[in-house]
Amino acid sequence: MSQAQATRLRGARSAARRAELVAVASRLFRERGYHGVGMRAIAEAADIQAASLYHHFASKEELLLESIYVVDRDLVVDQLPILEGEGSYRERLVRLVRGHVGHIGANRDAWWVAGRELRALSPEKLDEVQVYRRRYQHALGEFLAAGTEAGEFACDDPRLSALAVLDMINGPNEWWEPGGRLAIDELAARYAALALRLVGGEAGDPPPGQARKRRSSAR
Amino acid sequence: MSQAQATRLRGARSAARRAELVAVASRLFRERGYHGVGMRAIAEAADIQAASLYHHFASKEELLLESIYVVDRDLVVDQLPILEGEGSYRERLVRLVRGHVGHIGANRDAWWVAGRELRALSPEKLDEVQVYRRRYQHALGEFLAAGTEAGEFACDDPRLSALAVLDMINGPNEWWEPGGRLAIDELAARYAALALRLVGGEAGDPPPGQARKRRSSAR
DNA sequence: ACTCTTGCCTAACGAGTGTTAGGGAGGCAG
DNA sequence: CTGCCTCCCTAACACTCGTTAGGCAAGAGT
Repeated sequence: MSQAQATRLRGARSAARRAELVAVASRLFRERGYHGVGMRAIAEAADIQAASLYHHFASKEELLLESIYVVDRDLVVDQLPILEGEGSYRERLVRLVRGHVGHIGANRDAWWVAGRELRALSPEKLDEVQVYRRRYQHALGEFLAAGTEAGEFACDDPRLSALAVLDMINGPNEWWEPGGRLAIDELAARYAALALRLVGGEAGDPPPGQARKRRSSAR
Repeated sequence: MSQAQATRLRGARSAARRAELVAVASRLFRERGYHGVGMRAIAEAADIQAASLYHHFASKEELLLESIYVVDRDLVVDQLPILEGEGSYRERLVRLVRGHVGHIGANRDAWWVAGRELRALSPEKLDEVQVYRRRYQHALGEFLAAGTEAGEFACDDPRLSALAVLDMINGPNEWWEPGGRLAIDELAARYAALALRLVGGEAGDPPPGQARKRRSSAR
């Protein structure tokens, strides 16, 4: 029985060490790309020998998959309940967007990797990941349709609006970094307001509560 | 004098062949990633020997750079004049978004590559590309600020709104493909309308002209 | 004291990497 | 016919790649 096989069967015995190694790999994948990083480079960054990685993971691909799960599996699990939870449609959308953007800020390496290294996965694993992604997108589409039905939103085409909202709130993954103009919480809040506007949830002029402030404060 | 040096000095003698090879490389980079494709694979796809590629390009990186220029240089050159052109702010924004999304549809391989292989460029080339990108973003920010000043838009923070609009209209690069639910022109038109809404250019209820149609036509 | 497991090691495998040296066939200019 | 240029070739160099075989030391269970 090979080490790799033993590893696969053993289950999550030393989950902590695994997570540690995945974090190192994520960082390197982010910096240089999946194919741009070798097992030897990952090993060196973890102060270990390349062969020793195979004690924890069956292959390089497994390292990638674990990185991606942080985004595409865990995000859906955390976020979907929001849409089915309490509060008005508007409140729930705001919570979703804030959670989403916050998740990007809290898992930058994994998000970057999940955003551009999917094609390095084998077809089966790719499928598995995309199922999560589609579920998220579909749920948001249904939510926007229901919110429109309820009169809180005004989406001509909720399915397309869901794509537009997701495109927008995934955007910070491409450019946000800590120490920039906006802290991630601030950004999340502003993007939530913009998302609301995008789906017509702002009711023309100042909605229920507060009004517009701060006109072109910085440029 | 080596072949590579000669190539560099020769200029655009056989530009057609170069463009042909760049297109082949773009397609492969898109499918398998820059580091996932070897010179031999590009050569095979072009029915040529690997070494022969060095007659046209000094290095693999030059092939990548040429792919990226199609997006990050040519797009800015085509699109910026729109913002400084004729028409109301709203009309110009619509034209910009339509042109942007249309460009994605017309240059899918190059966009995909430009979106995720920037880090494979050397620092100097990376800088050059990012200058174009920042110029585009900055110009849009200024445009939204001016449009707000003029009362056509309602952006609390034009610089952030520019980012949000760009995040949204770059999105189709991640998911649109020919033969899907929407043709690229249709998508471009709808995203233009959504962008207008995002910057508060829709004036609460139906703006100047047309009204809303098609409520949840499909889901 | 015994074995078993865990976590790591060294050494090596075959295959694939970007790149270069050098040459040959065909066309065009003088 | 001669000489040059364009475009492509074969062969090779020096690495690097993911992965595996096999072993060794420390600790836990009995």
